[in-house]
Amino acid sequence: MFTLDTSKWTLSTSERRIAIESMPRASAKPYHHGDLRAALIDAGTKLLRERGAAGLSLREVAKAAGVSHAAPYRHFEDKGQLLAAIAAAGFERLRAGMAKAAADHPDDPRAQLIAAGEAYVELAAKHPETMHLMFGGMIEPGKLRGALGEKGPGAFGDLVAIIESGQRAGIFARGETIELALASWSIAHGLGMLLAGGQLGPGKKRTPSELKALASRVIALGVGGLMRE
Amino acid sequence: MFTLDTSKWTLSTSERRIAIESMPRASAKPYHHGDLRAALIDAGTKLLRERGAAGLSLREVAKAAGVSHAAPYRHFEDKGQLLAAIAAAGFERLRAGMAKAAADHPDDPRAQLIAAGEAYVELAAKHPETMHLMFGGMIEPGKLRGALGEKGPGAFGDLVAIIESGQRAGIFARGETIELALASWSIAHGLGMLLAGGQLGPGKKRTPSELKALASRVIALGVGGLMRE
DNA sequence: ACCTGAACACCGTTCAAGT
DNA sequence: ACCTGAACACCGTTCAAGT
Repeated sequence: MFTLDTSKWTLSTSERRIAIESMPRASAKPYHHGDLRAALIDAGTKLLRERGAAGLSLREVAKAAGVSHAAPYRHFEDKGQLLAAIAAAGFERLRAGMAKAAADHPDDPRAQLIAAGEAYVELAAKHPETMHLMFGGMIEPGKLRGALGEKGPGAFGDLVAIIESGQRAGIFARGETIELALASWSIAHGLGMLLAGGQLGPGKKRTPSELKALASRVIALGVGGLMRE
Repeated sequence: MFTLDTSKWTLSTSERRIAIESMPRASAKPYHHGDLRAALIDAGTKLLRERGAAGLSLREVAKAAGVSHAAPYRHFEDKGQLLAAIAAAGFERLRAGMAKAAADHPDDPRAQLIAAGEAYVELAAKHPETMHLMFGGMIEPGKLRGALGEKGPGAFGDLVAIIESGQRAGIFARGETIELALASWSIAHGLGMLLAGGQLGPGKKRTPSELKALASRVIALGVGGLMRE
């Protein structure tokens, strides 16, 4: 989960006085010497959710963070790298959500797999704009991988570990672990992307519990093929 | 499959003479009184494949079609509707590709399902930019549905029909036909989108036969869950 | 060191004007 | 009827200049 570390925003006494005196009430906060990088990612994530990836301009992100349109270039090479950083935060939320869901079912790889898949689908349906930024081809793969660092393999690694433990326990089919993991990912990813794109009808009309039930049934159907016969 | 109907490009004798005399060799063809709408979709599809959806500007599409940047507004309300028309052509190619693959396996619903899924994944891997335009959240869902018309339900309808015939034959599991169809779609869509997005490594290094084998195995794993036990 | 403001080439969209 | 060219507000990016 991305969090803004406000403890890093330190102002000198004189800066503080100026900031208070010229305060235009909750706008144009001075990020000088603060963590502008984090503030830009935060503002960008908010704008992304409100207006979608198409309406996400570098200039508006900068304005929302209270700096000039050229300031972001001190922290990101170009717009693509800012988008990649926003997407990377999304990947981390996805990884964390799956791990948390799986942790509710110790010693039950099948339940872990389904719970992680449900979490994946629910997050995709809840934040379609982030999902599209992450997987919609809006960022060059190279930049995305650069911003991801270790987090990319992270989520898939968790999935592989679940499959592996299930194979050891004799619950899942024998065969290439990586391929079983890829099949599981494909089911959750496919359903999540279809929901995010509105291909299954407007998402507003589905209640959270209806969504969870749908995800659960579809994933269970797909995961059925991974079980040992 | 989208095809350009060249028979519709009719020029008067004088126009033809001017066109030939002032020919800058394969550029700036006069689409006056021709099928500019189809020419724009054609040029847009080509530019999309060459440069991706991010680099697809209305002005460049117009230039590639040999008209001014304002001419497209005679045929499309805005850029979004041109993109929707390009995406609609992609949906139709996908539907046709799946139908053709399924037709190779008469009276074998399981083989039809796997063949259709393979075709879906192969097309997604071959034209990732089109896939991202179709499913990447770049077009407002309303505009996309408007441009699709009858084609949207078309591909999914074919899938439902395959599942239905398999259920009647006692091959597939009983239960909600729509949900089995959605699970099948999710598997193919998920794998296709992951390949298109480069999440499974650079696509260039996979040969067509390796790709087909991967798609076949992953889809068979997922479809296994739909079989009657 | 960090940010600003002007400048540049591009973009989507509109509209009066041409044929 | 159909297309053009100028105009507008916006965009990403660069860079000399300010503190």
